[in-house]
Amino acid sequence: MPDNTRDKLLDAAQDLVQRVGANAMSYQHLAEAVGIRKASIHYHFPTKTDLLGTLIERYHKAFMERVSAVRSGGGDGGVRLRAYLDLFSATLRDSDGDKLCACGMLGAEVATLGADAAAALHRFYAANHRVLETLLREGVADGSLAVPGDVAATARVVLAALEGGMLVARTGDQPAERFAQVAQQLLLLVTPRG
Amino acid sequence: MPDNTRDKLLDAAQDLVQRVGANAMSYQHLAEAVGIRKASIHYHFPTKTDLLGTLIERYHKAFMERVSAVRSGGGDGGVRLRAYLDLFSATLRDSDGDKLCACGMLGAEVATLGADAAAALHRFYAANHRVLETLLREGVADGSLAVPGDVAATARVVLAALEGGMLVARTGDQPAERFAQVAQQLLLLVTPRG
DNA sequence: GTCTATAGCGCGATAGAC
DNA sequence: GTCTATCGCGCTATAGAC
Repeated sequence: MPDNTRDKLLDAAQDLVQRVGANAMSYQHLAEAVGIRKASIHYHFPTKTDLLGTLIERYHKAFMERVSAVRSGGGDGGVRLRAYLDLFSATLRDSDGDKLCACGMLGAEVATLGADAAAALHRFYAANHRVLETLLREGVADGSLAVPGDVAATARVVLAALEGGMLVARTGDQPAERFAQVAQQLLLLVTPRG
Repeated sequence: MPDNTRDKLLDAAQDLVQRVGANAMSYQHLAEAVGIRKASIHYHFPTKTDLLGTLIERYHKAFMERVSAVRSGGGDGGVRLRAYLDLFSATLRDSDGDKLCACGMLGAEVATLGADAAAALHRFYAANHRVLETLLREGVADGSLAVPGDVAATARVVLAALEGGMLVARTGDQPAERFAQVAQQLLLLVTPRG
């Protein structure tokens, strides 16, 4: 629980972005969540674009810290890929299926975001693509994974399936379970076949 | 080009939903696109929810007609799966990378949609899941595809990768080409390995 | 079916007191 | 840093004339 208003605002904004999106999130909602008046928000973030840009960068940084834990965790490539997929599963699981990846939501809304926020989004995806490509390559090297064709292209498929899997899962019943099934099958698709 | 106002409104609404989302689409935008005053829209669609519900159902129906063409087209399972994937590629390609699948966009915004629209969305995804499952099963039967584990789960992965692939591709350069690469690699992942 | 006019509200943002 | 007050705008939706 953060004690400074700025972090509380970012927390509330992230929660709302993940649930309803940036376009459905207002300063009024943030003010109510944090317990200050909406005009006060402008002291911390002059414009909504400033807030969203900061939000994406904070989300990116926090996500990459969890990715670092996965990468330095034990196991072969397959085990670590599974741990990476679990980072995404956790979002749906911890929110009763109500939350998307913040960058997945903002990706849908990218046409209404400022140029800075859009560039920050692009960096988030590029970084995750690099991580996935490395994880896949390591798994292929140690024999725990098998990837036909291009590894970089496969990394894009996995990232796409993770972001899209959350999105699709949320439109039905039991989103967390559905998504877990997608992640499980995704892993199976890059597992060596006997 | 439709000649009745109602269809023109649905066309304009679909275009805006795919580019910027339902929350960023207003009656004013629709009025300007169609060339009538915004109050006149309420004659055709009393509320925005009515418009979105109708839009999803029309999109669903039109998409399934194209799916029928794919299913009754020639070729083995692999060829027909590729033709199905091309239905998604076409959206990005025909819009210079500006448009998402309408239901992908609305899936992100599902928390701000009415219950009827959310249910219609669910039906769109359920129908496409069934189509994909059948295509995969036929491909496995004729030997053109190879799916490890559960076919239904694989169908979910493919659908997720298609929706997520469009979303992620749009945040970078050359979205159409990026998405085509994802679709291509997705196909390779369910192709029998020599 | 489409229009003008308007109600009623929520939005992001600013000014200036404290 | 947070407040009150307010601006100007855009939104969905309605009423009633034509």
